[in-house]
Amino acid sequence: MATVEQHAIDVGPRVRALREAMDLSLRDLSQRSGVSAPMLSQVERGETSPTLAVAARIAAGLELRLSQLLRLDEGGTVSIVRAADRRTGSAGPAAGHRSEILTPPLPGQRAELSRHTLAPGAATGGPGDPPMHEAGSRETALVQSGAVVLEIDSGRHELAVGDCVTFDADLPHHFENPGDGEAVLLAVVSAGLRRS
Amino acid sequence: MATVEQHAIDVGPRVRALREAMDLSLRDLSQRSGVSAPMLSQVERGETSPTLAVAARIAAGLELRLSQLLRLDEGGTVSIVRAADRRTGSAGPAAGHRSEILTPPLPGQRAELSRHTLAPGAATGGPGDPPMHEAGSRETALVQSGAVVLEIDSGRHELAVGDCVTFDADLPHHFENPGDGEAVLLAVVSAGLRRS
DNA sequence: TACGTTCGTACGTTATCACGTACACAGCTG
DNA sequence: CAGCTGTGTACGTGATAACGTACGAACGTA
Repeated sequence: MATVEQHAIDVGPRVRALREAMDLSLRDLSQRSGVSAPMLSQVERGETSPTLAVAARIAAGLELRLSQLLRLDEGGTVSIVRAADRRTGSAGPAAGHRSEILTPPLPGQRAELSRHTLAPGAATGGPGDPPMHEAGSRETALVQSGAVVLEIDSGRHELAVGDCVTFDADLPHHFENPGDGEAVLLAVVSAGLRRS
Repeated sequence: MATVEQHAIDVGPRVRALREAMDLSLRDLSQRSGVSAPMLSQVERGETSPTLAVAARIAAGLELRLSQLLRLDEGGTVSIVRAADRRTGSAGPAAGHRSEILTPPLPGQRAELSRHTLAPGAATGGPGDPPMHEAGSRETALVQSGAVVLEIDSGRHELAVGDCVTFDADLPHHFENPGDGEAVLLAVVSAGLRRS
């Protein structure tokens, strides 16, 4: 049984808004992107659905990546998660590792912020923990207190207080706390995918 | 003069990998997505460039958004920004507001993490400060210490320590520190665009 | 008013996207 | 071995994406 119901992919208004924000005419953008001006006009008005190839060229002409151009979902709301409303976090299966998600689980969310507390000797990524993230996701971690070690495919990295590390989150990795005191880690995972 | 250099948008291998990871045949995916099986085959082998409409249907059949499917650029590197290597941050034009970018300014970066320190009575968004962010970007802020007030289009929100707020960053907004002590704010801006 | 310039869009042609059908190959089942 | 079921791919046709050219409207200048 067919399951798909697709929202109409109307990049048109988006392209027009960006083009006008850059103060470009259709012919200007045509020259920059290599896509004919009439084509651009049709795309902007939603009269045609461009191929990925030309859509990518249009995006490039607007100085951004196609994936950025297509991110037009999500609604414009302000959502607040109160400190008081958060449970102290699941005392994860890996003993000595507590974590809490700070961002609300909204649809269209692109970045997830979480705080991790590691007891001395503890590590993230224990069995049952959020093991790793989906393909394409990227993680940034900031050491708030203590010292931790990042173990990842490419090697072992020691991090001190205030250090900030960015890496692809779709390959196996975990943090360890080799020190004597508790370590607190702030993690930003951007744009993970999701499977049912 | 034309400026565009476009990398070839080969979603093909990606689609195939995802489809096989889901253990679906071409006809299975065809049924789920509403795209014919031969078409899927051609797309996977890069023999044709699908339109945005069918690309979106393919993505939906794989249970993800098109923008997620297209995020195959950027290289897999680990980059570390040492606390010692960071300057104490620009003492911004708005007196009493210091900020520092924690993530390295790499191409293909999707989320930027920054820390803001607000003296009593100070506010972000002073003239000359990073005024607001590009269309489509989204911001998540976490109050690390002190209390702040978020002024935004939709109203005024008071935030205490540990509170976390998420909102669209492409409309005018700023934070104030109405308290007596210093306030520290951690901000994640995801997927801002860029103009030359 | 008349002219040159620029804007966005309507027209007609060609390239190719996307479909349905049909095929060659593999793995089972009787 | 014949017969079935599944895979992924080659073929031919209709739909349409993408191009180049050309038009009417809106602005500035003489």
